[in-house]
Amino acid sequence: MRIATWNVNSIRARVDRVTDWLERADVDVLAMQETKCSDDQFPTMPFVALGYDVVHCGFNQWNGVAIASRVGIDDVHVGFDGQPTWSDSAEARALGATCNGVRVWSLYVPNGRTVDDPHYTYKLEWLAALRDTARGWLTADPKAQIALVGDWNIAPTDEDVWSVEFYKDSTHVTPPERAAFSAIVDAQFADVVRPFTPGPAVYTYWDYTQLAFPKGRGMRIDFILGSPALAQRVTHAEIVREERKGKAPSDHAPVVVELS
DNA sequence: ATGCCGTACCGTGTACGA
Repeated sequence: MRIATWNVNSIRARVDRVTDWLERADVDVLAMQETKCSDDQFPTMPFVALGYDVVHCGFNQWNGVAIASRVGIDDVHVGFDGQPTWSDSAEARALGATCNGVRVWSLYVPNGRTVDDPHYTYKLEWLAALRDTARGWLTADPKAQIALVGDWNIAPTDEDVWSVEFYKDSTHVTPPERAAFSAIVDAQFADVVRPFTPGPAVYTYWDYTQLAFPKGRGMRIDFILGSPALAQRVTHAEIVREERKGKAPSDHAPVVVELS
């Protein structure tokens, strides 16, 4: 079984690239982020034509998360318990579904914008709430197979950015953000991709501007975190840099994990 | 070749991204 996550940066602009990749990638479950559309706008048909069922959570042109699966989608949940709101509104940043026995959460962690912005505080609260809720899932069932996948908008170590100097005053690298990420790892959700994609200079995101991709100026911010029972099954993982190349790519690459 | 910012919105600019 192969599970992937991909920040697609608009599914309507990217549906051909995404489905073209699915045809080649032998992926059973694809979690998507930043679909940038409402539920009624999501292009479901191209996925159905390839044998995938799709669930989507999108309220407007911002955010948006989806899961496509060819191995079933059950117990769909929009948002996680205790998920913080932004300006008193729920945002489309978390979608959970059980696919062939694995609880998959497609997550789009708030960006934070700048360190002095209310959005940064929201980001930290969002991550703390996710940690608490996810920890509860494992307390209830220590053998649960859970995959927390998506765009975490955090570079956990200095090795995960092309230049520490470039990002020194930015979000994504601050100690509180890194602590929030570590807290989720400490809650027994391990980065199951890193052992198969060692650094340095291994990234999942490259800015569109200033030739960042060909110059190797990226960040590692997209992760697949697995519960102990899930991590035990991982046999391989990869970051598909090829999908950042060519015409009209997303600024993120897909990340794939293979389970026994 | 990895290639010079993108996407969405009732829009002729602004918000958001990281």
